[in-house]
Amino acid sequence: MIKLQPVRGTQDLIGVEALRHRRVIDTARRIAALYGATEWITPMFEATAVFSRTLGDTSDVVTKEMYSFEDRGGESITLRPEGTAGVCRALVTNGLTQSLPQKVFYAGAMFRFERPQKGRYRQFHQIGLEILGADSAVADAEAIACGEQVLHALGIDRGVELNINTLGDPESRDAYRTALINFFSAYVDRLSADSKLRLQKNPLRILDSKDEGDLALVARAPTIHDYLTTQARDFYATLKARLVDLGVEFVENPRIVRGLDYYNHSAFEFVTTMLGAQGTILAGGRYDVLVELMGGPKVPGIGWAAGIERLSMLIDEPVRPRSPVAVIPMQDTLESLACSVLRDLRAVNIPAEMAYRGNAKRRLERANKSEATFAILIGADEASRGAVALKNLADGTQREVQIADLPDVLQ
RNA sequence: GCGGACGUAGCUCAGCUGGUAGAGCGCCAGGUUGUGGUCCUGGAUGUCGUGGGUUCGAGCCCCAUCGUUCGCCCCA
Repeated sequence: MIKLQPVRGTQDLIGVEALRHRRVIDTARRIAALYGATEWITPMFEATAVFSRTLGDTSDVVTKEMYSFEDRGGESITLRPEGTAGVCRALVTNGLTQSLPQKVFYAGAMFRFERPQKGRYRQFHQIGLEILGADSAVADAEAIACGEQVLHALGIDRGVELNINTLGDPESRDAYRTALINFFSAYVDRLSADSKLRLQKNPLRILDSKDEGDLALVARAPTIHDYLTTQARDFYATLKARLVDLGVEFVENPRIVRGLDYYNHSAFEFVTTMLGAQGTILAGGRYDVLVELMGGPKVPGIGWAAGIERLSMLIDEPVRPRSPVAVIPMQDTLESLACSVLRDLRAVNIPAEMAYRGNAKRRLERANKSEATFAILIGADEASRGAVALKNLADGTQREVQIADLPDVLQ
């Protein structure tokens, strides 16, 4: 006997869980359309290079956390760990760099080989928005406004805060990086073990350490704002002004950073306190050199992504669609008539179903459990008059209705 | 990759200091012929996550393993 178990970090979405999932996607797609975005559906796997080129060698993300394998043709394939790279690849391979800007919405499964945690799975799902080919800060503001509106439409407002920051342009970033290294190097002995490593590999990451000792130092560390070039400063100022114009409330948080070098200028995160350590529910930033890194032309981009599993945990229970009318033949010989009734109802968009097993009592029990509001009892007596018994399952009343009148009565 | 907690019927859980398993809900069948939700009666549930070990004997102790969960790391 094979042990039937879902693969670690995967889950089945059944019933109300599937409804929640669906609602997040449908809502996000609808809101994204308000901003002019259209949906792209790109493959769930890509040539490994699509992801690895942009990630560089510094992070062990590539080697340890991607689902990469050789396919039967010997090509290195990777299950997409995020959505942006695939969208950028699609932009290039479809020649859409000739018709910029492009505003893209996507939703789908992503795969990362990580230790599962609350709201964190190995196959997880994201919604995302990308605006490609726009180098104006207005695009950043619009992307953020869109994210905010999605959260709002989902009813996730309470306890959610938008944090924004700028990473500057590459020049600003390099200067700041050097300044940080200088600052923290003077206090190496007071840094946590993790942050000592970060100081070597990725000094910016010290800024969002959770260690208390680190936090005390970080509070006194220089912020990027002292190292911004004029252009970077202007860009950030414009972003904030446009956010105000769009009615988006935000908090400036100089500790927001990104792990990878292709990010520049705007970085933002919507954070909640209601999900423990996994508090970031929607995050994004500007990536002006990503497409180029992948081997494409220079196309600036700004976008965000959000984990559907986390959003699902925060939304109210979706309203269930109305349960189908239960059609119940009282004897096997009336099954034929029942089928024609089912057909008539469905033809006018009235959900209707017939239980396949059991006697009338059993079928009525099932109808009740399915939360159907009506049952159509098909009996020989009524059938001889071209009618059926229509039972209201909520109050128990029952009356005879002509079969031809059913669609109108149930509409 | 690191640390803590947990894993008993479909679900939520109980099981005293080791003596071969229980409750509630759900499920199934009845309470007479074509009628649910309430009520009554009866019934089935399980190699106690899995594999080893200790013991006369383990759900309970030990080890391993798989999984869940909460953190750390990472976070594209």
